[in-house]
Parts: sequence; structure tokens; C-alpha cells
Amino acid sequence: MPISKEILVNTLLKTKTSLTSDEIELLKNNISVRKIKRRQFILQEGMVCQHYNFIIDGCFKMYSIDTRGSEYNIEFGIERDWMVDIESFYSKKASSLFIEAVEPSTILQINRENLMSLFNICPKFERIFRMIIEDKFVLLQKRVLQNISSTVEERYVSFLKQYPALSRKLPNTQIASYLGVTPEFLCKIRRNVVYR
Amino acid sequence: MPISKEILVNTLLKTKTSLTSDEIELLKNNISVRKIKRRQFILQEGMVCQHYNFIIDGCFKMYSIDTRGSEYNIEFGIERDWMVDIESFYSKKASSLFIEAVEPSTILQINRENLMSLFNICPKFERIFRMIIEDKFVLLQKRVLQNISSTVEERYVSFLKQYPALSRKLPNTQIASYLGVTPEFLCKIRRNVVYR
DNA sequence: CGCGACGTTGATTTGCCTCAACGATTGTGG
DNA sequence: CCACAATCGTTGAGGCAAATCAACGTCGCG
Repeated sequence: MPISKEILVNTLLKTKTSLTSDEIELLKNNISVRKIKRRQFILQEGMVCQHYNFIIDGCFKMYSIDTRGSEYNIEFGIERDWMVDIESFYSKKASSLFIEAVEPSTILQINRENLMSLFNICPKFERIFRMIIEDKFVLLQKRVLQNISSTVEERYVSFLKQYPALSRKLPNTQIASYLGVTPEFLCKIRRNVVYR
Repeated sequence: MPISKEILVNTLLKTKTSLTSDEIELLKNNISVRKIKRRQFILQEGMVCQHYNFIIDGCFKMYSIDTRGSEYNIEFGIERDWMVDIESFYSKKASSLFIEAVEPSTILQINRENLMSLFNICPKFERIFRMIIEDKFVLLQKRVLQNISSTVEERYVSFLKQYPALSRKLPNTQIASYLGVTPEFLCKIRRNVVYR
């Protein structure tokens, strides 16, 4: 059994929903490991999102491209994060989003049918995935509040504090897109921030 | 049995998670009806959020107040919407948010203990509340994308289209706060939007 | 009736974007 | 492993978007 699956199990156990060894086996039998190259996509616009993706190692960005061709980063993910286009995954409709590896990565994938059967066989899994999305919801809500209440500088400083690992992995152009500003302006802000 | 509880049942049945009459009874026995006056709070900063609130009728705003005393609307709710500070509700920590009635309203409330026991007695309820938060997550993610990719005018027009009922109930100052702009600027945008 | 919240407008200032340029860094193919 | 290409970071000039502040009329509510 690959070590990477143990990482998922350890992470899930932190949710305080204890799993029996049978349940852990069941889970392991329903997930698969994948190596992803830099710049490889695990979801592209127009495709249906088929998997819930758990990042073992590496980094991903989820983004949208508008009619003018500009990219807007909706979410980043690093080790122990889940990435999925929830709407496309459950509705089976074509996604409007991309999920792309920022660096070489390893992920675990659970497909829709397996996840649904996990939910039906063992309600604990439904609880776990309820809690996963609740956690993501809380983070997103805080980001919305920041977007409408704070200056770009405040949001940038807050990003550095909240996601130090991401700040090291990502070029500033990507962070700028996440914050909703131009790379040039973010650069000008960095002058003020760094030397203080 | 009050009619208002039937509204909740009908709404939940639309989630495609069919409920038996026993389960419907169980649910009804775990919720209570409350009338809320205009400007009355069902959550205040510093309190722990004790209930999942389902709006039967009326309108609420959820907002944060910053150190300068400015209000920022995080979410609105009308009939058939759920409102709760998820983080405070599950963690039992003091909330940093307010939930206030914009007009006289009627709500159903489920408290934490009852909801947890519903989850344990009948996993269907866990599924229903997983789906509730997933739906809210999708909407929030779309709002984040709009905030970082669109102009204020685009966001305002989109708000009018997506929430026509809210546009009628709320003063423009409240909508401005939700969009993250000043009321004065929203007013100037309305000139362009209305006459076209 | 009178007060406070709301909507509107204008003048001015500030924040942020656009565009262009250039050096530095990183990635890649031969 | 090197050389070239592509991406990234930085800077400045200029322009537009949005905030701030102030003023004033209107409306709804106590």
C-alpha cells in the first residue's frame, strides 16, 4: 500500500471522525494515486470534473479565463488540500474552470461513483466530506470579507501571513491574479511592505 | 403543526433526498418557529451562533463591523435561504458577525445539539446539510470570481439579475456594502445602468 | 412635526490600471 | 551544459476608476 495513502488517512483522522481499520481499507480501495507534471491539467474548461483531488505533494491553481483571455485565480492548493470544481463534480455539467499543476505533484483521486458509494456504505464519509466543504466555505467567506473591506496592501500582507508556503512557491503574478490586482501594482506595494 | 414547517419540508424534498413520514416528523420535532422584528438580531458579535436558521419569510443581512465602525455585508438571505455563522456554530467560538432582520421575518431554528442528533440518528440529514453548504459554497465562489474579475458596474448588474427580490427589499446603501463600494459611487453607476 | 436614514450630485483626491521598456531569472531544447 | 527563449520583476508616465467630503432634497418613522 503506497505511503501517500497513509497521508490522506492521517489527515482525515484529524477531523475527529475516527475510522475503523475496515473503513480505512474501504477508503484506500476507492482512491488512486497519480503523478502530475508541472503545467499539466487535472481539469479543463469544458470537461466534467470527475474527481475529488487530494494533494499529497506539490501545488495547484484553480482559475477561470474570461473573454479577453485573462486568468483569474480562484483557489490555490498545496499538500493536504482538496481541489475540485464542486459544481461540475456533482451536477456532471461541463466545468468553466481549469486546475493546473504549478509544480510536479502527487495527488490522490476519488471518482464520483466511488465517493457516492462510500457515502452510502458508510455515513462517516459523508460526514467527513461535509466537514471538508464547511472548512473551505469558512475560508472563502473570510476572503470575500477581505475583498470588500480591505485595501490591496492589507490583503497582500494577510495572504503572506496566512499562506507562507504558497508565497514561496508562487510567482507574484499568480498572487496578483488571486488578489485581483495587476502584477505591476502588486510590485509597487511590495516596496512598502518588505522594508517595514 | 404550523404551516411554516411544511415550507422547510417542501424545500428539503427538492434536494432529491426523499424523506419518509417518520423522518419528516423527526425533523419537525427538532425545529422551532420564531417571529423576528425589523432590526432585531439573531446573532451578534461576541455571541456563539447556536442555530441553523431557515428563513420562512422576510429578509436578513449578515455583516461584519471593522475597527472604524463600517459595516460590510457578507451575505443576504430571503425566504428558503439558510443563514448561520458556520465557523461559530460548529466550533462554539464567539462569532465576529451580526445577523440582523432587514424586515419583519419568520424563521425556523435548529440548535446544535438537535442537529447533531439528527445527523447521528439519520444520515440522510447529514447528506442534506452537506448539500446545503455545497450550494452555498458554489455561490460564494462565483462571487469571489466576480470580485476579482469584474468592474463594479458588471457586479451590480449581475446582482440585480441574480437577486431581483433582494434588489427590491434592500436600500442601495446595503447593496453597495455587499458589492464593496461606496453608496455614492453606486448611485453614479445606476445612472448608466437604468437608462439602457 | 422633526429627526434620521437614504438618494443624488459635484469637486477634489487617491488608488489602481494601462502601456511601454528593460534587466534578471528561470526553463528548455539542442 | 550551454544558449536562447520565455516568463517574471521592476520602474515610470499618464489615464481612468472609485473614494472622500460636502451639500441638499426627499422620504418614512416615531
